[in-house]
Amino acid sequence: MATKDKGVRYWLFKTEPDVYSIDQLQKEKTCYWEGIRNYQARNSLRDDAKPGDHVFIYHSNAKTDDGKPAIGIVGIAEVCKAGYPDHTALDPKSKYYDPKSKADNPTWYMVDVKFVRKLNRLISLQELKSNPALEKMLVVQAGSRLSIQPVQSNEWQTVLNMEKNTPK
DNA sequence: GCCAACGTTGGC
DNA sequence: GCCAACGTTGGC
Repeated sequence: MATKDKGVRYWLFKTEPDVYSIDQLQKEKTCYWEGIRNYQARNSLRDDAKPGDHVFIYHSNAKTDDGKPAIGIVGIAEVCKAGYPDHTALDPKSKYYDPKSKADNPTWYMVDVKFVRKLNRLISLQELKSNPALEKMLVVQAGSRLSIQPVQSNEWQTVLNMEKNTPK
């Protein structure tokens, strides 16, 4: 199924800005999206994410410098390399090391992404939740812990339209 | 810091 | 294969 699908896909990648932020991605321009250790997310990276796919970068567990919540979508990236084995799983010195993953049969996969742009403003989780058009979006679901989420094209467009508005 | 929701592990 | 215990995620 995955290989027959044409056209660009949309994703939402979560990151904790204390670990890796949109600003770091902007500085580095491209990066490995490493350390995904969840099977469902792994399947998306290994099987479905393709170069050219659009990605919302989402900051979880995020606060501003003065301690206010800053959880939400902060920018846009693009997949620039399709799924390949996550070598950090094979490195005993890495905090993402997984002794069960083997070089000849890797458990975990990553993709490369490149920076596209920061959004003009944070689209907060609260704001996403308050938009009825996004009620099916995975990130607003209670208890949604998936760190690599597919996004529907209409959801993608809705968020971009929200960027133009002043937040309530 | 709390804790609910979720995923994984391991005994049986 | 069930399910209790445990660890993690992530909003609040």
